[in-house]
Amino acid sequence: MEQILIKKETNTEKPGKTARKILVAARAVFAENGYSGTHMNEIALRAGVNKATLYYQIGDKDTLYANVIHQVVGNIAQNIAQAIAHANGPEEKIHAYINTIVNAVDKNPEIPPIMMREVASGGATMPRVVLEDIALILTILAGVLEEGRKKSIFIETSPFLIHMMVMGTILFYKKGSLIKDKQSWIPEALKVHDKKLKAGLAKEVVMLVLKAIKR
Amino acid sequence: MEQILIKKETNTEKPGKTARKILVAARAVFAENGYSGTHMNEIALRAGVNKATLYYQIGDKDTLYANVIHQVVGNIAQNIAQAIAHANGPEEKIHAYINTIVNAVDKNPEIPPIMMREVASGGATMPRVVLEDIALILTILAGVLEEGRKKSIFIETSPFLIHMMVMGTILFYKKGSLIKDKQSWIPEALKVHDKKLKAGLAKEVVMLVLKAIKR
DNA sequence: CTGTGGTTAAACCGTTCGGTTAAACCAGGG
DNA sequence: CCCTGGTTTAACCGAACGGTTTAACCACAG
Repeated sequence: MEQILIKKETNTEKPGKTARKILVAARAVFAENGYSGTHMNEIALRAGVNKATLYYQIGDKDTLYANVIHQVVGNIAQNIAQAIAHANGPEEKIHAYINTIVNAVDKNPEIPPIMMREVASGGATMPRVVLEDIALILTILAGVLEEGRKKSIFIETSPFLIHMMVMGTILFYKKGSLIKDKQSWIPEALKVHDKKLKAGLAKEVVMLVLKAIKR
Repeated sequence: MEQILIKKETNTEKPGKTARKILVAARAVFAENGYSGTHMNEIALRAGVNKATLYYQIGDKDTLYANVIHQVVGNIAQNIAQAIAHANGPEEKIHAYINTIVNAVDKNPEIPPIMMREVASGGATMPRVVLEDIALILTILAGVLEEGRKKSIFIETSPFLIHMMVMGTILFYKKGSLIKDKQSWIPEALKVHDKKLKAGLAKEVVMLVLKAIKR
């Protein structure tokens, strides 16, 4: 589980190129089956590429996984950071922060399973870069919460707990809904409430979180 | 991935007996490495039992896993149900509900990784019994929220979202803390806030959730 | 003493999986 | 026209893995 990048980084940039195709396929397969549940053969198959090519382009399984997870979770971290930076005022910043996460998760649904499994495994394979990104998010969020507290808008809270709360809520809701919707036997009463919410998960979470941390 | 139970259920009850030892070891290994990351050899090794005995006692990998997850998450479900039943008044019930989860997770830390991976995989290997347990929790929680709403204590919310919020927060916080504490390079400022919280995660979550859903 | 049920050791089987290799192929550029 | 770099095909390797089997062992009960 080293933190190696792709041999030819240039190839990753050009869409349609083989390395890119492999990365995309790998992301999907890893998201579905986890690290040890994923077989290189299937990745090659889904990428429409020969297994030999796969190894020629990227390397072994660990390298491939490291690249995937870095691309997946590094992206969202940067988005959050810049979204918070652009908003002003504590409440608005919280809004931007949550919104960005929900958007990112909406746009590529491979994020939730990968991140959940990564957290579940204690971050064993988490590249250092990603951890630094997350740390950045936390410091920014801490700043926002502190700013709100000074202005007597927010109560005193733990930034880490809040971040876990937001991430946990969104990821669990996203993935949990899929499970729930597959069950045909559950009482209809439980499903009713969630239909109108689906349009605005972000809005709902923002509301709940703000109510929770506001003075 | 069938939902078979142990051949000799009686053995599970008597502590020190082989089947029990296997279940305990299996729970730990599955929690560490996930389903496909777990090897039967290691379980046998950790249980201090021959592999042949393992198969003699329980059966194949799927059966073993089904038993483990059922025992893990079925237990917590029952605890929650009975804890809520014993409390009275919406706020107190929410308190009991969250408290029970935190206690269960504290008592056996194998729960978070297993449940997170289970959710991440879309509940592919989730036994029906477990799903029913969760559904029970949801209906009870829905009742509590509705009772609070009628009494104009709570706002109108989605029980499912709230449940995901509580579970997500607790599990992510528990597992996330482990990752965070392993990083020696992160700014000390981030760690400060969480020390005093550690004593009372349950209390903190209860407070936040209640503030979030109260009118 | 004899049966019986749980346990062990160790070999074994068939399969899968990660990874390699070698030879041929095919494009585009000099 | 040939060189080169990416690609394919297909065979192959060695290890690991899930699972089975067989024979022996041991303790305890009838």
